Amino acid sequence: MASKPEPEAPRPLTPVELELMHIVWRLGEVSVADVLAALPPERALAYTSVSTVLRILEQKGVVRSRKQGRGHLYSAELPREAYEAQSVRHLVDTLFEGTPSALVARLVEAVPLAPEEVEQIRKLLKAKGGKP
Amino acid sequence: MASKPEPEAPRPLTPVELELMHIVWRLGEVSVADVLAALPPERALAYTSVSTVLRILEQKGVVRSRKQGRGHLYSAELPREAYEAQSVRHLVDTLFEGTPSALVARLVEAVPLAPEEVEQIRKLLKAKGGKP
DNA sequence: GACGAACAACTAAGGTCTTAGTAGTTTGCT
DNA sequence: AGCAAACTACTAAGACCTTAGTTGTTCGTC
Repeated sequence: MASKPEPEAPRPLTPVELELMHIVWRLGEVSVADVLAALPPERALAYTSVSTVLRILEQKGVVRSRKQGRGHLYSAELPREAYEAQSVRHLVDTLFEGTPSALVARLVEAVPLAPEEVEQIRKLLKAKGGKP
Repeated sequence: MASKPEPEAPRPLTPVELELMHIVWRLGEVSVADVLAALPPERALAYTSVSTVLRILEQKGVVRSRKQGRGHLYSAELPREAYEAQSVRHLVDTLFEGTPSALVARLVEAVPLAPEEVEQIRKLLKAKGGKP
């Protein structure tokens, strides 16, 4: 494995940043107008607000941009899976003392789990390191 | 499909708040001095800083206090388990589209799991709604 | 009953986040 | 070439977070 410097612990995305990233992850490469159009109607952000947040995300290295025509196109630099992994790790570390099963314990008792969900999780475990 | 009123979404604790809550949850009923003493040596917060954060936590309803002698004793109003549950739910909702198994999937692939951890999780599932 | 230590309330300064306006630039079109 | 629309950079204001100082109160001790 690479010896990554990783000097700065990547800070969690703020709520609005995450909200926009959901759209970027889903659509791939987007303009400000695309993001604006993808927001739910009740969420009326100004064009300039979206633009500002995207620029901040670029500055943080979460998205990259390339020039296209009058404006820019933004796309994710940080894959969704990586951010998911980072978030889960963060939660395990800060709240569950580094014990993943403690998180799962809380999950199964706090979130209503459909039987298919349970089955799905069981499969994941089997695939991982489960004894058959 | 939101039928719940849910008037105020309890906001996640900030990093310092969580840091102090770990101590409160562990020790039960604490004075400002107790918290200060329980902080790691390299974490040199001022007395007044701890006092301020505890007062903010009380204002948020996360701890309660009772007068004792010269000062106050603080104890958790929000149980740790409840906050854990709330945090897990929040993560499932904001990042995993309400699908708990997606969180577990990311967990088992992103966090190195000891075999005992896997076994532990398996047991939790069996106890929950697992088909035998 | 006075003094010093411990303590709480108020206050503040610097930081980030959220939201958006203003001003200036680019571009497509005629 | 010139104009209007779209777009970006700069800026800002209000909220909240973090850290801690200042000031005034309370309590134990002599």
